[in-house]
Amino acid sequence: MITTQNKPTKEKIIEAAYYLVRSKGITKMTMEAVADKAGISKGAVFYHFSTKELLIEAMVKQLFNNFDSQLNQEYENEGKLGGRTQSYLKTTFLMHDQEENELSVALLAALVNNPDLLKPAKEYYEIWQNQLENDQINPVIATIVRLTTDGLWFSELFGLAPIDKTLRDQLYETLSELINSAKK
Amino acid sequence: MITTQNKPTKEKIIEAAYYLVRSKGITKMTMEAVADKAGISKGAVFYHFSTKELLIEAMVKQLFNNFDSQLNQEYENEGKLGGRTQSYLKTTFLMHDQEENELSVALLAALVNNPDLLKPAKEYYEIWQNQLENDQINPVIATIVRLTTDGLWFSELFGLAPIDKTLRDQLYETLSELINSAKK
DNA sequence: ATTATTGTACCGCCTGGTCAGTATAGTTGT
DNA sequence: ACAACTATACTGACCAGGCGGTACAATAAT
Repeated sequence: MITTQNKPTKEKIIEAAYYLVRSKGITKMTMEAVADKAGISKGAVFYHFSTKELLIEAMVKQLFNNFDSQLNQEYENEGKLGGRTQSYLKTTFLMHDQEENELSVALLAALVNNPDLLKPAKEYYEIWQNQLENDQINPVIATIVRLTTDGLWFSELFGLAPIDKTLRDQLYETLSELINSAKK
Repeated sequence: MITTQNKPTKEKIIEAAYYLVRSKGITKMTMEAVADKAGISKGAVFYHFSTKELLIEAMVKQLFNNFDSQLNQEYENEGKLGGRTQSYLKTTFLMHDQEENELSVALLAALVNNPDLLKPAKEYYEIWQNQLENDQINPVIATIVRLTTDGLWFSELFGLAPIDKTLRDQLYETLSELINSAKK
């Protein structure tokens, strides 16, 4: 009851925060700027997130929850040997096609403000890595798949020789084949 | 007077800056803290780097120059088909074994303060990616190698399920084999 | 009326950057 | 030889602006 009432404003705040980090850079994500972008006052922002760290924590958690559930959803349609690896590959590539990479944006915001905020992210990653290493295929191949997609993020996050669409499509296919050929 | 290792002040400043970012986080890399760590006054720091951006620029440039020359040095002993890819793989893995990953640390410091400071990094990356795509082997494989090692950085930078030594060694071998099997 | 939410005004701290001046070593003029 | 001057390296005190956070009044919701 209370939670449903809180939702809209809280989400507006989080969205505003994303927008700022993505378009203006992390340093411009001030609580006042967030308030302006969300169309409310600074006091209201602090009412919902009594500290900046709590806001960032919410950003990180939200995104990782989304990603994880999308991962699991994909997995159910997949199953079988190398299924989790296939899901990971598919989900990350899907994510990339849609808009900006909000995950790394949130990670960055967290890292800059307080590395402890990365904790939920770390926990998820441990789970994923574990799943990949026990996916009934060669764990080294599974790890290559994970790291390649992470590297894709990295390159886009920093804008360091980002991979264009055609090469990315080829990447997807080659990695997918790699998974299939690694089935025992 | 025996040659007392009296490093130039500029280097001491840069080293102090690295230390701070690496151990305390980016936010703690203030010009005052750098001065303290370097054992000089704040004014002295600004004497050598009239702005914080210039200091960070120096950090980024130095590291990328080092990396690039190490890359080329490795390449000379290598040559052949897929030589550049092999060099890239080797150099990054060597880098990882020694100390912390200062490259990404510098990148982060740059990104946080002013994305323009990434320019030299971008230029190098464009060159590298270009070399990899024209290495007389399947460019997709070459790119996978690059992105996997970048992903390795990423995971260490954020501490997200970093890869342990044994798996990393296996990664190296598998990637190396992948390069060889991609020779035409 | 009571509670939940939001606006306004403000505070204290930190940070990048400035500035006037100092110390020292080398150079020049006489 | 000696004073005057210059260049380089550095100090320490200071400032203006921005930021997270607070206090409290005002309004909206139940």
